[in-house]
Amino acid sequence: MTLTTAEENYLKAIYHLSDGATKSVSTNDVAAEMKTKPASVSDMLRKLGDKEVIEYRKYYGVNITEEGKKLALQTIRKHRLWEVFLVEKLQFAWDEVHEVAEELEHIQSPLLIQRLDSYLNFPKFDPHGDPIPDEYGDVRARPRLALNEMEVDQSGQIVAVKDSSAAFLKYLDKVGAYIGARIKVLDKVEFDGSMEILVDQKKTLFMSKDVAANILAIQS
Amino acid sequence: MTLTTAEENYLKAIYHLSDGATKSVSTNDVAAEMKTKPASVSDMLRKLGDKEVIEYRKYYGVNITEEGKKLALQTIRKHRLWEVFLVEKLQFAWDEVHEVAEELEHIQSPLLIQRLDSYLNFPKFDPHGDPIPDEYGDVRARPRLALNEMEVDQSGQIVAVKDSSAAFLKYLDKVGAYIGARIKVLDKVEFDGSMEILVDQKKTLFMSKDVAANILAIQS
DNA sequence: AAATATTTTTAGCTATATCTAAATAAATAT
DNA sequence: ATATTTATTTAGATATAGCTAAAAATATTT
Ligand SMILES: [Mn+2]
Ligand SMILES: [Mn+2]
Ligand SMILES: [Mn+2]
Ligand SMILES: [Mn+2]
Repeated sequence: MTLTTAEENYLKAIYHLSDGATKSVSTNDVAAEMKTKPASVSDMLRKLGDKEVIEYRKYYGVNITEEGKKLALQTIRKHRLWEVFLVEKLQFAWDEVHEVAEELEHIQSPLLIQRLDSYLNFPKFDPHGDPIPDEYGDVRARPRLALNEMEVDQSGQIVAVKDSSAAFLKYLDKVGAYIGARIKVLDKVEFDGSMEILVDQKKTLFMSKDVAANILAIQS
Repeated sequence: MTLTTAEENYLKAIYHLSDGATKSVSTNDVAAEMKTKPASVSDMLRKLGDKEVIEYRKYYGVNITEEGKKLALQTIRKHRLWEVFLVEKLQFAWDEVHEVAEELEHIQSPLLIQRLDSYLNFPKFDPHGDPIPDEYGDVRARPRLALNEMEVDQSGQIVAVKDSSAAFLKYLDKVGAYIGARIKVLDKVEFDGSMEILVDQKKTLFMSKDVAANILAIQS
């Protein structure tokens, strides 16, 4: 089965919205995610259904098939490998990689991806902490916890961000939060859920609940 | 002016056929080069004419404009930089890079190309010996001579290939001809133009006129 | 100069991917 | 149970990029 660039983008969006192929996804949700109109989505869902990468029941949303999941994970693998390349080799900042990776992920060449993976030393995570599926689509996911779900006095390490927008990433750069940082929850304000976080045993950070909810950590 | 992928491919083909924007190019020639039908070419020439990257006079072929030449050279620059990347960093063979570079050249990101150029140490030639235009479109071209135009006893160095097809490149690999090899013409058969070439002062190579015409050298 | 051959363009069709507006199905509220 | 609201699909456009077949322009031959 071979997909067009547009089809790959839709399938990836559906995969993300379906929480890794677990839940069904509505036409409107896909339209919002893809920044297109529901009418365009209906059309595309019919096509993806015909290609059997999704199961499409009119008016009742879609579910990804096994085949679809595999293809979506291949595209995600390519996207994340390219992001690693851009950051590690071409000195891109982590907030500059997304759009370019969005194009690079559609280059059709198994050899290219195999060699790129090897050249990057088989990275397991992208610059935003998201896991890179292997060539069979297997993802070794770590249990991750949003900072706002951690309790006072708990310690851990930042491993990923939920929001990868440039605005959010630049903000994290500015305040000195980064992937790999050791953290400890010093305080949690009940009123608004804002938090006080100790970073690397030396720097104290105040953040809104909204920010905390977009930083993912493993507990230690 | 921004071009679609198809438009970039056509413009690049027209640039090559026009010998670097010097001669005018016919519809049929473009069709042959692009492996499409003349009817499709007529359509595309109208579009490229509207965008003023070519000057199109119906029935009389096209000439590239200054703007078109600049855009074509940008695409060629990207194509060749990616080829260098694939060979130098990802261990592609020189006969494996063309198709992938044909896709990669259309990725839209000035930062990406600037960084790639720097990462590769500002290479001046691609794996086939073709010059890489700088970001302003300037090409520092070396005077090159096809082997079949060299005389007996003349020496030189292989600097490029005219034909970059996998078949030809694999043949050169097999017989041990490569870019950078020092050569000397030992014999030239008048009857069929075939030649005897000494490579690196140790290996003797027999080649048809056809092969010789596709190997480019500088004299020394 | 006329006939013929070649080249190029136009007309009309297909496929992808988008849109707006209208129709219809499903969900919710009265 | 009906009416209303919301979600989704369909119908009909537009734009890109290709095709075949027919028409028209140009080039070549007689
Ligand atoms: Mn994409
Ligand atoms: Mn990422
Ligand atoms: Mn190309
Ligand atoms: Mn090349």
